[in-house]
Amino acid sequence: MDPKEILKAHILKTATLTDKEFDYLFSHFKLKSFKKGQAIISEGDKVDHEYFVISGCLKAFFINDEIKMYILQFAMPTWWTSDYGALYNHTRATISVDCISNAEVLCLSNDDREKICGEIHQAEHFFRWRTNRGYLASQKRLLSFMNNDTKARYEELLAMYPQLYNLVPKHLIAAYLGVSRETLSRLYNGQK
Amino acid sequence: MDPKEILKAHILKTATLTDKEFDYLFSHFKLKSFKKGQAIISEGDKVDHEYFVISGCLKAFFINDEIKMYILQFAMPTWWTSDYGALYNHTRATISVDCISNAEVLCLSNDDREKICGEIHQAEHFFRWRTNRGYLASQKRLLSFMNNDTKARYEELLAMYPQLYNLVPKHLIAAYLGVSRETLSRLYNGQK
DNA sequence: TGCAGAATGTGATGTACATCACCTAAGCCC
DNA sequence: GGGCTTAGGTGATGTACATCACATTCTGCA
Repeated sequence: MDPKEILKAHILKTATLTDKEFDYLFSHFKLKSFKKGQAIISEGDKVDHEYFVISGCLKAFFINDEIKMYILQFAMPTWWTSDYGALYNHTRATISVDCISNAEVLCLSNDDREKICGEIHQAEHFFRWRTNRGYLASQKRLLSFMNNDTKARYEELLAMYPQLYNLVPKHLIAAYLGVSRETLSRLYNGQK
Repeated sequence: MDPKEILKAHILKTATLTDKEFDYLFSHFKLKSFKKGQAIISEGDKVDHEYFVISGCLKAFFINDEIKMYILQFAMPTWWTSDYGALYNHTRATISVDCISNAEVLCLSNDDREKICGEIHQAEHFFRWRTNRGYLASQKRLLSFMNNDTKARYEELLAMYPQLYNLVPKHLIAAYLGVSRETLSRLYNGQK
């Protein structure tokens, strides 16, 4: 399906834009293709874009002490991702983004987003709504972390995104859940 | 200090509003006072307001199995709080809010916020920015949960909000950190 | 096609934390 | 001011998980 139509359908769910306004908005996006394993944002990079996934699957992750990786988000089609902390505060990336599979993304610069938000009220409305949705998801995940054990979080994740089971290696799922790959392995193979 | 001036200073940091626009915005807020221990939102309530703290300290929390409490947020002056999930999705409250100390808050209904956001572009801008800030804080806390042990999270919390140490009973700090009160007690008293 | 590296399984052991049980000290209320 | 509630400390014990170590596939690619 056409990237432009995917983005359009996504935005029009929340905001009311004329065709002309949407075309103007869309003219600020750039389509890029990435290969499996390729990095989009690496730790220490200057960050000035955010990314809307058209196809494939990305991960946004943090690496601690150059050893442990924690996955903040698997980004699937119609999801947005970036290191938003670095993007908004104009600091260097602490969160990295790369491709779990081949992927196509639409890139939007921070400056362009802010410009468009100033020019088109409904665009600002859309981005408010989108951020709000991210905030609620993040809060829900935080609660799940405090409240549920690993097994429950694992089942919750697979219930929400069944595709992940085949798409994503298990050690990445462990990194999302915040446990070691060994523990995850023992969890779903008998050995209780 | 005057509630109106506190809110005005808070909003004008991010958005550009004329006095007339701000007065109009402010006319939708209602000031309320609450006593220490009083509930603002209880589990199961219909939620249709969010709250801007003028003075005092609130907590937003979740209770699991009618037993364990997890604190999502301590809300201090100039912070916003509510059960945003229930507020936006028009569902019943799963998150409760009550007062750790006597408090004054400005109440804004969801309907009024949406109305004003539609009418005043800069108001929408402010609320986008505010949500964004909440999203980043939530993501940071999530990372801290995965990455740091309890002691590090405790020190991080006190470094960020030194007032909490005297203002808030220790078992509430434990509920924020997601550990038992016993563990927290052992942490900062010698017994390593 | 054959080999290197990645992904995964599984045992042994250590540790941070929960839980239960009980104790002390400090508000608070009629 | 005596009793009740709430906050907080501390020991004993159990458990979920990390970590280390190694074995076993699987997979991409030269």
